[in-house]
Amino acid sequence: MPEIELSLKQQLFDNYYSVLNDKQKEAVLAYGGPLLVIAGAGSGKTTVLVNRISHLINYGNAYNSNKKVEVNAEELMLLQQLGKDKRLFPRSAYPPILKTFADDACPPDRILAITFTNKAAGEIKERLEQVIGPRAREIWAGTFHSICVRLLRMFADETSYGKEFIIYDQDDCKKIITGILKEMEIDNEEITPKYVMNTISKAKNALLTPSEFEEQNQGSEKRRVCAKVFHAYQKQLNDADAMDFDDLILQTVLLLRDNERVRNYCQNKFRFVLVDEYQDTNHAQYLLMKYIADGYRNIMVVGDDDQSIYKFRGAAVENILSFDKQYPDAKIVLLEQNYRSTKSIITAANALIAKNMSRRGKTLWSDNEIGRLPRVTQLENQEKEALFLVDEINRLTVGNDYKYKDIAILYRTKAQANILETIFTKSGLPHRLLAGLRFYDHAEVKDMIAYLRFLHNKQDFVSFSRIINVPRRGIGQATVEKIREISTEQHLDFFEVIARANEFVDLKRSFSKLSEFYQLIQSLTEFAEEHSPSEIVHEVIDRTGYMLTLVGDENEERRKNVDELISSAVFFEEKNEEGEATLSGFLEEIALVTDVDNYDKNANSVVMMTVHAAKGLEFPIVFLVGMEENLFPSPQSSNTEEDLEEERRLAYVAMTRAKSQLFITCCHHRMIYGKTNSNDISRFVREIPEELIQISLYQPEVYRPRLEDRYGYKPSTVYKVNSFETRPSANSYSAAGTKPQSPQKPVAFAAGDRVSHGIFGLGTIISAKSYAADTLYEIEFDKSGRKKLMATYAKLKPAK
DNA sequence: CACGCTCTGCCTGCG
DNA sequence: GCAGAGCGTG
Repeated sequence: MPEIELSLKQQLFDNYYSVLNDKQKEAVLAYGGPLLVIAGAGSGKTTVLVNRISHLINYGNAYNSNKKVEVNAEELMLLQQLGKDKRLFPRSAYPPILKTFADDACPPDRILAITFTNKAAGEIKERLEQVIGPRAREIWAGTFHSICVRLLRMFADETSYGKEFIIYDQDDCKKIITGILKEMEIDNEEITPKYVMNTISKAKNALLTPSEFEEQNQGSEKRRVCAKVFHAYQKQLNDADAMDFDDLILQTVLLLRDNERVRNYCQNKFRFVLVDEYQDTNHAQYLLMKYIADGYRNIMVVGDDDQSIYKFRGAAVENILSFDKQYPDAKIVLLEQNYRSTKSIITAANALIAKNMSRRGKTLWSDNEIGRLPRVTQLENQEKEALFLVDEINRLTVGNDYKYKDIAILYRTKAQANILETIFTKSGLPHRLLAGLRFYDHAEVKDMIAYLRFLHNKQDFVSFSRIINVPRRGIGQATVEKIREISTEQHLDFFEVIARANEFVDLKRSFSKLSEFYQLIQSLTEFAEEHSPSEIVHEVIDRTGYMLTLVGDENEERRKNVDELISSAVFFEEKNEEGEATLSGFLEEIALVTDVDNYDKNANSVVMMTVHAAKGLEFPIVFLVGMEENLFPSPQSSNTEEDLEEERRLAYVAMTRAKSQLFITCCHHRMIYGKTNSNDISRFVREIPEELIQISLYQPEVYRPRLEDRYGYKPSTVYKVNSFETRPSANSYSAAGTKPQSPQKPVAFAAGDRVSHGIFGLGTIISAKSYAADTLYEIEFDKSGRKKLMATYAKLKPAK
């Protein structure tokens, strides 16, 4: 039996991956060892991740391995033909062939893929499912936090936490800190809850326990106070069996560091580790990956130092900048071809980011059309800016060239959205606001969740204090404080204190109200034990009369949100098996869901969001608004050159979201905090060479009849827009890539027809099915047996 | 204990 | 300019 030569095998893989560029292919096929992929904006990063994971699962080390594969002479001939002409078979026909070469294929559940958002993880799983089928669901794909929760619950016995620990969000944590500060009677103006929270977060990021933090921070009074608060804070979390978001990472790292059994388990389990958006990881996350990946050292990190925009939140760009120092044997792949934007957009964005000093250095290029130059328009003030947007958007959509959903408006601060929204609503421009509040951050939703959490865990003081007087039951802050005091002094759970309220003199006055509350919670708890999350929400609403707090027109939105919560509970129950849809499962899911996760690409309206929220997204048209000094760069982030570089990266991220057209606006005058400032155009715009952008300044108007016809109004102010030609900039571009010639339209055949194939010879059509704009034939060949071929590539001829 | 008035402070924010 | 915190009064 003949053996397949390595070169033929590799040729077949190369054919299969010819949809990728060379660099992408390199990243997909690199097998063992550390791998650093610097992936520029729009360079097909997700494609690489998906292909790499599916490659590991399907073929393992097939590309490089010397494993012998024997075939018969006929098969060998066919494969040699296929090696020479990849179009002999459609791409979808390759996997069964390539699978015969598989060597050391990796089971899906031994791959760990970490992403920045749940949405990104979902996307990877979804695309993977299309390639490898339902097994895709077995891979460990998720955010840092969701993976940590999974590990912490799995190894709960090895930690001081229960299997069902709860997760406090920032709002919960802030309440705890505020409470502690009050209790400790700390009235130092500099020690705000925000400051303490930041300090604790940084300490956890550096893996410091409260005691360790205390030892290291004896220097200043301020820090000593923080240490005291940190102690009390951590105690309160422990008492409630709760973790904050930083704890999820920290506790997992500590578990891996200190527990050999768990560490060995993880290091042996995960043969391949992949981390997306590596430029945004912090120190604790870096350690987490290191502990897990140190077994096989098969760690791949993907990121772009030019898109690092979360330093203010503790992200360490150093992680990506020094990856090859951590792993001197790391393979480095640079993805510089941008498939998203026009040449004009990429050239302008490159010119801007080139001003940054601390970067690895790479130059994005695009083979797309040149497109229009990014256009900068300066308006008089915010109102005029908003009206300009309305006009331009109507102009873009009037001939149906673009739909509303193709258009995004990006800004530096959330506050800029208010005036835009007001004017868009008045002008009837369909729009939606992304971010701002997460759905689960709305007060009414949090109230319901607090009930659910408290039913689930009677130690949860934060949730308890939220619901004790919602709806109003005449139990105020003073009573809550007393309950707390008694519970601390008597070493009783606070719910126990409520149950025995009549025993405590201080609670005599509110005894009847407390008793009523106690009965309510008891019966709801019993109900919760036997019902699904959505039924529990219903019951809570019914029994508490919560909806009475939401009467009137002004509360319509809030009532809708409560309904929405019920829908999401129902959705959760549908998604999970009977018996799996538990209250604690639901609570966990909603703790880790964000707004961007819910962004619906298909709703036909203009989408508005901050530049930060836009990371990872793309839109045909982008309006980057408010590009002014004192706003972008933000004065709070312009103190050091380092801060300024982060702002520049932020502007770069904004620009590279645009696929075909980028509009930039700025205002002469802007009201900030009730004061009108006159601002210069942002330095970031000035840093782009003039010939790479088109500046159309604030000018009196040109009348546009089409708009008036359509909308029946003449815009109050319209600005002159130069008719603009695309002109090649000083840079010369390579000719656009040649498209593969479209194959000739094949002749159609029906079952029973006799046909002739270039390689397989004569055969009879068994069936013909239309398949993705093509026809899939099943053919019984006289010599080579039954085969499935796509019409476009089979080049069948009628047999004579 | 609840409500309403005044005062303050303000950027970006994954999970 | 506005939302949330904090205080004073009914």
